This record gives sequence, C-alpha cells and structure tokens, in this order.
Amino acid sequence: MSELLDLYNSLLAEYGKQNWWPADSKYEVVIGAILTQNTNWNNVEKALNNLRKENLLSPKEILKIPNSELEILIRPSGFYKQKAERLKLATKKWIEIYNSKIETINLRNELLSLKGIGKETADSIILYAMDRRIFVIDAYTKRFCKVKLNLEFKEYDDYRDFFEKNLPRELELYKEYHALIVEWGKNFRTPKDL
DNA sequence: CACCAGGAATGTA
DNA sequence: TACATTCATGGT
Repeated sequence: MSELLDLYNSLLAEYGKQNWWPADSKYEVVIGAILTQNTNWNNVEKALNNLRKENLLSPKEILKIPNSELEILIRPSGFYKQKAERLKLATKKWIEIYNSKIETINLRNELLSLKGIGKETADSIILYAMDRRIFVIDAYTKRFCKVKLNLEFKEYDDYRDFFEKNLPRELELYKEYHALIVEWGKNFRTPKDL
C-alpha cells in the first residue's frame, strides 16, 4: 500500500512543507502538546508567549510558580485550571525521563500513566520532542482515512499500526505527514455525515 | 448567534 | 464497549 505515500506527496504538493513543531526547545513542545488539547494553535501561542515573556519556559521555572499564577498566564488556551495542574505533572515526568534511555514503548507507557496525557498527546511528545518514530493519530487523521481511503478502524492504535506498516519508517516523513493531514483537515470541510 | 479548535477524564448503561 | 458530559477561551 504505497497509496499512502502517494497521498502524502499530493498533500505536500498542495500545502507545502509544514515544518512542525514550531518551538525553541524540546520542553516547549511538551508544554505546547498539553496546551493545544481541544484548542486552536493561535490560542496556544498566546499562552506560550505569556510564559516566554516571563522566561518561564523551562521545567525549573514552571515547577516554581504557583498554579494560580500559571493559570492566569495560560488562560488563553482554555481549560486553564486542568492544564496548569497537568503541566506540572508532565514537567516532573519530563525531568525524570528526558535523559533516560528507555524503549519507546515504555516511554509511551510512562507518558500515558499521567493524568492529562492520552494517546495523541503522548505520541506527539514522542515524535516531536523525543524525535522517535511513532505516527500521531488525531480526529483529522481518522477523517482523512475515511474520505481518501474509505477506511475506518475501531481503535486509535489500529490507525497508528496502519500508517506505520504502510509507510517508510522515516522520522521526518512521520512529522510532516501528520502536520499535512492537520492542514488538510483545516481546509477540508465536509458535511458531518462522515 | 452557533460552532469548533493540533483531547482527556469521568460517569453511565 | 459505546456514548454523554465536563472542562473554557477565542476565532469565524
């Protein structure tokens, strides 16, 4: 099934290279991955800029400030109380695992054990912050499969297996493909009977 | 005015 | 397993 690769090339031709993830550091990717949950990226940028302005975009600083202050700074990204708490949990775990040499599957389980990190967020962190080959699935990706390939799976990991088994295992391809699918999803509006 | 965005946890049956 | 609800701001 190199049809997946053909689809990738047509997306690339149509939308151009996306160059995800926009961030100054790996840690900023982790923060962004949590802040962007069910929120548009524009609002995440506002929250990130608030943190950047105060030089708070480091694990040490995030753990230092009280939740009440963190909540105010990240408010534009929505769900700010949950996210403030979850940023701290993720930061503690990030410090613990960043320099460790654990297997990708165990790394994924470590992330999934945290409150506030589900499969999509975990895989985003693994791919875009840890530079490990795992294919990120989101709502757009599922719609993409149905619209372009007439394919539907039951589980998140079934979609992930499908992409990982039918594409060359290249880090940059994984990163770019997911970004392109999101860009496609933003532009592609369907009647919601899909 | 309604609807959704680069989700996840919790509760119900 | 399959849905429904909650969390919440900001753009269109």
